Amino acid sequence: MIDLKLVQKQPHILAGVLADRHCDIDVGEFLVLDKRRRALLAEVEAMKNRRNTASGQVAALKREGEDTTAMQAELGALAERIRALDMEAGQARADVEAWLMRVPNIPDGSVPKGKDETENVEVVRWGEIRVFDFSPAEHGDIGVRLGGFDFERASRLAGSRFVCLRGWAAKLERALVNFFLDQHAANGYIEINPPFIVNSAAMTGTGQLPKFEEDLFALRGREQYLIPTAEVPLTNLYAGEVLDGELLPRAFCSATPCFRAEAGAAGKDTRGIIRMHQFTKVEMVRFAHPEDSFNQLEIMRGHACRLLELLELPYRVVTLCAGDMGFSSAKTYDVEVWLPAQAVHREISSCSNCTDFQARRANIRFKPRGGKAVFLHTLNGSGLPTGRTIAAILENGQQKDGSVRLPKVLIPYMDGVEVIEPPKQP
RNA sequence: GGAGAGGUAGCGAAGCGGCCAUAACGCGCCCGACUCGAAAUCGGGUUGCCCCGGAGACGGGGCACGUGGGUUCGAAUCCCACCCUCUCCGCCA
Repeated sequence: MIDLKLVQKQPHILAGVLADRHCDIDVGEFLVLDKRRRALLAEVEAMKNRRNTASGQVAALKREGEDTTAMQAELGALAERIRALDMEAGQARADVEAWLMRVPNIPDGSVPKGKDETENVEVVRWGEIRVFDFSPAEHGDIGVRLGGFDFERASRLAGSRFVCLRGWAAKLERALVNFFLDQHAANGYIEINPPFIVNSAAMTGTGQLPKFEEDLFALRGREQYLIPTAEVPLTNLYAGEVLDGELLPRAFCSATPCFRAEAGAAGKDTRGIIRMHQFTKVEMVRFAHPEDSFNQLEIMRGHACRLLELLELPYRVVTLCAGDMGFSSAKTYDVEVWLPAQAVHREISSCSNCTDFQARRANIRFKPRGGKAVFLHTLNGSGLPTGRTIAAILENGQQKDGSVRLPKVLIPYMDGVEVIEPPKQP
């Protein structure tokens, strides 16, 4: 949620921002709603003031044994009017709130303008792109051929966009999770194993609700949802709390399954394991001092990139333009790994500084030394999803004989296995 | 799932229709005194949000006792629903 005062005092700035984001929210509508809210509030508060003082008088008179029935009758009528007006004022307040909850975060000044992914700006390119002396296969085909991906049985169990990882692939996923978590622990992240189901308050805190409910898997008959990313439980860990300012920045990581309805993704990325309803991801979340958060974003992006370097996977980093950024983010770097079969860079990590946007929604504050509690800044980044990492490993490590050479750094995690060989028997 | 107890300031906790919400009392924290310094002791201070006014230190008002309703002139206090925590029972990896 953006700052109410900013909208009130500088509506033109917000209007410009919303235009940059290609978002069709009308700021004028807010000004009308807010004006009405304030007028009703002033009116009902004046009435409540009268009621409060008069009720005190009733008490005083009763103590002296005086008759107060006439006064009570009069106040009863006032109470009726307060009830009605209070309802109206409450609705006006809810209208303003609802409007605010659908406004995205304000892009940082360093974010390039632009409408979609074609206008993102490349900032880093790393690694040598391998030249193949054969035509590189797609990861989905490699995974199936090597007996690691079973799409058919998964879809029989659950539907489309699910996969069963089998044998070496299941183990590779575990290896990656452990490798990632070990790296994060070395970088000072505290590992959390959170609930994979959260309530609507948590989803609202990070910005999935109220606007993006159709992207979530909801539990029938309950105000609960499957998490689309560990960002949700991690960022909401300290919801409603005031943290000690001396302890910032704080860093947390978590390996969880992620569940996404992928509504509106029909026909997109249908091959392989790039876009699944369920996938495993290690997530990084940082809580930072407002003046330090953009520096923290660089640090976190560095952590994501380092993982790819250790895995010997070529990548590039782009700064997302305003029109391509997520709802809660003020600045996002996408890290894109090289997939040789299609000769494209595909998003593998998204690192965002959400500034105080989520902190305000989830009410996460910190107390500076000797100061008042203020909203802190939240950041999140993938570090990394296992599925897309496996895809990159398979495509980049494939050999002419159909086998796949694993990155050296994973060999200890794979009990010494260096190469995935085609199965002798299916 | 059943029974009971409970949710009040940073923490513990009192209050159980108006005289108790800038919320008793205790702890913590901040300032000061004493001290070479510290501990101990003593004195003072210490909730948040919203609206109106003010350039501002501030002033006026409202709201908040888990959440949402209800009863009442008036609700932390009475009633209803829901959420959460603890204890016991049941079930269970």
